Amino acid sequence: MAAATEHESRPLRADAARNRGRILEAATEVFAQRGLDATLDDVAHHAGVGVGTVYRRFPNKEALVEALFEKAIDGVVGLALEAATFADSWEGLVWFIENATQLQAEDLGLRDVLLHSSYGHDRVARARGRIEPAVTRLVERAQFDGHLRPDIVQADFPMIEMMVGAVAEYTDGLAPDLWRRYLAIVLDGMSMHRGALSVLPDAPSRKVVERALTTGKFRRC
Amino acid sequence: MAAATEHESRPLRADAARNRGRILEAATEVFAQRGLDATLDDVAHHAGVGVGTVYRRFPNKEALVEALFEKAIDGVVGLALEAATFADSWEGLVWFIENATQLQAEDLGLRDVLLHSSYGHDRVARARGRIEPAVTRLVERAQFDGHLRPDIVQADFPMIEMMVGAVAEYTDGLAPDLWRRYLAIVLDGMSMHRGALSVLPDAPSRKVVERALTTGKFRRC
DNA sequence: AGGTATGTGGAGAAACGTCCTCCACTTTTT
DNA sequence: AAAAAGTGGAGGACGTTTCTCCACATACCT
Repeated sequence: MAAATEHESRPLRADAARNRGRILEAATEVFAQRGLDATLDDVAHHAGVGVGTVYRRFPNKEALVEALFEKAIDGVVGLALEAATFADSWEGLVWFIENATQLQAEDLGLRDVLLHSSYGHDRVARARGRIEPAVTRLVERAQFDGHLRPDIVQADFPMIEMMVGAVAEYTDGLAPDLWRRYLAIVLDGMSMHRGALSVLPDAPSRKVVERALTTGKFRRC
Repeated sequence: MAAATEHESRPLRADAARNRGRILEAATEVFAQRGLDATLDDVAHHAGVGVGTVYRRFPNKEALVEALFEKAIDGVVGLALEAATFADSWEGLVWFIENATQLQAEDLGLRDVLLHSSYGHDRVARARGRIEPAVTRLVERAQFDGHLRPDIVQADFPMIEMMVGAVAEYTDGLAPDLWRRYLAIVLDGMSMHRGALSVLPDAPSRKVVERALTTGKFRRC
């Protein structure tokens, strides 16, 4: 609850505290929408304060990012732990990967922290260390129960999250749920219940595909 | 065969022609390996010439990129047309998507042109216009033949290429064929032959996953 | 109300990276 | 040997991003 970067000094002045809150709020929004390459100037502007104010509160961008994404990263760990408690192992697995992907899809900043960023490496590594065993257990149970094909492995899950998350990244703002369609296809490919096809979410229109692949969130080049 | 940017002027001096060739060669390599955000300075250095020489031959980066990727883009069109001639519609579809993804996997520059770049938009759009009908026909045939699930649509193919290509992008240089595993899973999810599981290429080790997701080709942030 | 500690804004310095130009010099061609 | 063509790479122009600095504003205490 206490400020991450304000060790234990005297309390902030009222207006300063208010501004600090605004900054965090703005940062959450801006990073979620535009990813970690948004500028602290952007954040400051969005918060209605000057850049100087941001830098007074957080020594640099990394500090702000770490302060913000600590909770978000732990959220992913929480999903894995909760999924492990499901009675139906297949449902647990599906629930986990759907929700984990959704977090990334809703928050480009989180996706950046997890996949691209140099910030918060240790924290992410520790999170992965806690996620892995939970997922491994789920995978083994789901295979034992005859739900999950036996040639799938724990390590596939982060890859699939990344891969399906890429759809979300490209279609962000255009078709924000399209990734669910491709996740459904992938899950059908991993399932042992090969009789029934699951119902796929709506297909993209040609227009969405075209715009996703040409305009969509280039974010580089 | 004739130079794209040298309309019909007098022939180049022998050394100049040699250098032009070296530049194209170097550009192919550099862009394939590092994507379109490689610098023309990089290309020049790789070719063993000065930047000035590159700019004497190609008015700017875009011209060089277009000159380079014209053939590559047509290559994708060629795949689609060839796939349409397969006797077995499912095999044609699989062959197409495997090869199309491989082209992207082997050439980050091509992937950039197709997905991210502002360069060569028109050319790419025209290529898509020729690919689409061929794939649509394949999709319809494969569904008619009972190979492809009926809720799949032509527009899914570019998305899947992009998505699986993301795996290739992340694991490039680490596990350059890992994308085939995830493509296989996706194809199993799209197939109507739900009895037999296809044989998946080897799973990634934990180490590969970790490095792919943290180090791998950040290319931003 | 007045004095002091605290906080603010935002111009701009510093560092970096990319694209591209320019011209003294070299090499080829005639 | 003169003319024509080509070269290299320093550096200009531009853009972006991070972060600093300090005259000024605001809150808090007595």
